Amino acid sequence: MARQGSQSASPVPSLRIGEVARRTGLPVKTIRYYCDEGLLQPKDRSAGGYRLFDEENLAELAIIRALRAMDVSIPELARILEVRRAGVCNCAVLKDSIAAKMESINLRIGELAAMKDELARLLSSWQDCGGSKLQR
Amino acid sequence: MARQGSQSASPVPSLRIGEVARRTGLPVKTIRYYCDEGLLQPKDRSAGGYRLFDEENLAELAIIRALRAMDVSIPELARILEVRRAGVCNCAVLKDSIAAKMESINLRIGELAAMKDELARLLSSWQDCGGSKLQR
DNA sequence: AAGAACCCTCCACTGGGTAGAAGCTTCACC
DNA sequence: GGTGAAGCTTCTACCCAGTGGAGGGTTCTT
Repeated sequence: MARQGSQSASPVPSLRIGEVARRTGLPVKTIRYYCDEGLLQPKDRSAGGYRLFDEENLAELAIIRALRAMDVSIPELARILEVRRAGVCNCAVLKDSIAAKMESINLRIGELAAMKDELARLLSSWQDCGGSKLQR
Repeated sequence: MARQGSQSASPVPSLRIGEVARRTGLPVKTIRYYCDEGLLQPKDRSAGGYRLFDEENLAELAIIRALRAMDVSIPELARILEVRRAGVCNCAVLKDSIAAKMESINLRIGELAAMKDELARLLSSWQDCGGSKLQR
């Protein structure tokens, strides 16, 4: 078993990707993908090239995870995280994108409900098809 | 302009892909894609290799269009159309897949509603952020 | 020093199309 | 019968948000 970090002074000096995966519940591949896409910037690399993450990265991943679950796109997330990284209050940005997201969720729910109605109509109109031969 | 079909005896002897696109409202590329995926089998080819469609193809496209709008997947559609092509009553198959679709729509609506609630909670909890400086 | 666990990059694949290139076919009109 | 243009063909590559695997290097424990 490869354990790491013999120091116990600072709480989270540097986490490797596997540990981050364990803590966030995201697959290692996905975290690496987020790095590639510029969403996440590991604070450092080990001498051997391993990505090293810190608590700030964990916080960012929490945001990413939450907003992805709400179908916020990767480019949108990149925008949000960039603003956040700049140290500016990102309430406005977040609020805008969340409001837009709620709007699109409402639309989508409406569409799905309409579909459901249509499917129900279909089903009830076929009530009487016994199942013997063609009606193509 | 390239017009076609000087015969006017049979109502729909053979339509080329562009005309089918016009009648169904689907992009030419999409119809070709459906052919490639085996959903649609043009009744013939011209001497020059053009796909030639008939009314049965139009009916199939109508089904494809309607079910795709309800997020029925391409492989599922292939299954449905195959059964239909076999001349057997496909009520059972359709009913099953429609019932399953309704179930998944219900699930999805539930998920979306939960998301919306969560977003609303987020928004209301940020009510008081004026927008000046960081709170990262 | 060995071995296990971990990590790296690179490439290919998913689904449901969409975009473009290079070249062939069909048609109306002259 | 020639010409122009629209229409069609196949092929390749791209989109999103990852996921899987190959092949090889690093870190840690024993």
